[in-house]
Amino acid sequence: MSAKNLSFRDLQCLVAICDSGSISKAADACAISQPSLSERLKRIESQLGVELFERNKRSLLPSSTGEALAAKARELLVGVGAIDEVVAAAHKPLSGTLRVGVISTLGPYLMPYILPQLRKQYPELELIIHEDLTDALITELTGGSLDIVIAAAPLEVPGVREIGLFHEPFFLAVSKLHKFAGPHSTAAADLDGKDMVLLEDGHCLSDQALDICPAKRRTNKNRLHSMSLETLRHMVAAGAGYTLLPSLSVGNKPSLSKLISYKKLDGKRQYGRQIVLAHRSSFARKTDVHLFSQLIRDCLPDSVETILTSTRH
Amino acid sequence: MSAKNLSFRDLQCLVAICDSGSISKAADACAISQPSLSERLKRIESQLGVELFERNKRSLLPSSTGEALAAKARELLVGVGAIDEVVAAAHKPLSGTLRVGVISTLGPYLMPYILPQLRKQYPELELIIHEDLTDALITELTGGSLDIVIAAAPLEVPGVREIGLFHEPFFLAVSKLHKFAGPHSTAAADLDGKDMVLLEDGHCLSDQALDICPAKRRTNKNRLHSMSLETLRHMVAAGAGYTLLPSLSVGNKPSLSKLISYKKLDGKRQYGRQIVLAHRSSFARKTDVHLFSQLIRDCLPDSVETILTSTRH
DNA sequence: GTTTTCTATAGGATATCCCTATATGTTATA
DNA sequence: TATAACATATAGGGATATCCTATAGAAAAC
Repeated sequence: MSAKNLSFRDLQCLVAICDSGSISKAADACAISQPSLSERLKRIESQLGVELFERNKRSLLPSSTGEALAAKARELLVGVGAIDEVVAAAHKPLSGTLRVGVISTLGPYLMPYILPQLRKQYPELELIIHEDLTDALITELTGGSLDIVIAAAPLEVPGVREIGLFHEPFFLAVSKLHKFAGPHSTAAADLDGKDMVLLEDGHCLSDQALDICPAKRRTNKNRLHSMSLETLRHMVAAGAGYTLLPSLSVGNKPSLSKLISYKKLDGKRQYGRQIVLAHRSSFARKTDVHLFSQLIRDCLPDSVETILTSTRH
Repeated sequence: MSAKNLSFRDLQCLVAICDSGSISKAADACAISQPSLSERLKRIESQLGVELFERNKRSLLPSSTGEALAAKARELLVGVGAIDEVVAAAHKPLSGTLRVGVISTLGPYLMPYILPQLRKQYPELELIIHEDLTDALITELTGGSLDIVIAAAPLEVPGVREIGLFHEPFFLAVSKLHKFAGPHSTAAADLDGKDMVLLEDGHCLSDQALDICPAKRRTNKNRLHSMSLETLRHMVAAGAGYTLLPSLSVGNKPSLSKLISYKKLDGKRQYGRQIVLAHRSSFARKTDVHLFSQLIRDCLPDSVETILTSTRH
């Protein structure tokens, strides 16, 4: 029979017997009764088919096999300690690895607010950040290669829970030479969509921008499309048109501020997007999820409005 | 609760589940039924207090803790293989370590005959050879720091079994200038003990030599004593007297053969000593003991008479 | 809609674990 | 030599673990 049927306790007992040279003392050390240990040793020996100790009437003498086995056992028990460490780490908040996906129109602007505090407060957390489009992120989330996704609501994916983080207003970004750049206010209804530059398909931001001027939804063919928000910003600065930019991306971009004017859209509605944190409903680390959510809210600038406890799905 | 209560089987199952991503398939791989594995996993998780897998209705997804734990488990299972190797080695004849004690008047002359064959036939045997006086060897044998002792009979120690190996004749070693060196035969009765040189106290050879001339047993004070057989031989060569040397030590010593004459003692008795192999009666490796005994007998030169199966005690 | 596939649960037989009490043999001490 | 002290082994019994078959329930495949 193989050693596969041994338990760590067996090894522990074996080492204890070897160390103390006595079943009684080892039984004390292992916190079981002497008869129990005596029988356990007998069982181990019969399982392995090897005599581990010579019974010389009163004294126990480890055989050469017993000695060799105890040495291996000592090594293995160190490894068991490592398992305990893994388990212990699992009980510590925000430790180990957390794989987070963020949409690319948010990640580069959000993360700088979060990371310093995260590293300071939870140095044992290894954060893996992945930027992609919403759909890809959701696929990875449900597939298990991401633990958390930060994206714009609504996602409404079965088996995925969303926790509201904050509302990020949109700003109209327009070249200072454009007619919208003037001191007079601009309403959503004024956006005719003709001069509007957008991100390429797949970015939720484009859909959201088009939602704001719904009448023009189907006239957005042949428009200019950009791959990144920064390219978009440069296109606006170059006079290619106007666009809607999320608040966090407007933050501190002094380099282009002479060329671009940012203004809020007029109207009763607060134009913008709702950012949520999503995770599999079955994801075990609820505490980590909530600690992470709260840390994000705490680190945000005043330009966005944090959402306290809202949870969907 | 700690990982100490896990068994290797638990780890094996954990790894199997992680590898296959399915309880059913892992159950097949582990050769148990699916419900058994399902419950085992549940038990492990509750023991560790950690969710190792996310149960997403139909699919199993290892949590980050589960993944980390499986990685550790894989390492540990390699170590378990090492235990199996130790056990397997214990089943192989004459492998592992064998600690052999030999009396110093025999070891240097016997071992050269044995070691080549031993190394050839059992290359996996690590032989530890220890030379000392009989009493010290017996103490180490019963104390457990030696497995086997080769010495002159009788030992008759409780709990120690003796196996006859061979009879080693004594030769009278005498300077060619001495009166005994002549062509006429010398009888035991002729040994007056006055010119006899012996090893220091503790060597059984001295007692045996004195036994041969019993009348002189108590007149051996003030005699010359030597610490090693080779010193003894040189003393004889230098004309300090005569002595009795065991056959194996006479073997091939051409350097002194011009100065020393070796001759058998006359008489009906075969003067000499009985060499036995001794081990604790409780010593588990009976097979090894007999293989070792037989190998010694097989390697001996014709100058000694091997004993086939004699066993004492 | 039915079948297949996968996990979880229920019930039950057997084995394991660990206890107390006790037997047996050894060593130390009077 | 008797007695006490100590160590291991055995017996008996209760709690628990292990593993099975049968079956339920839910999702996926056809």
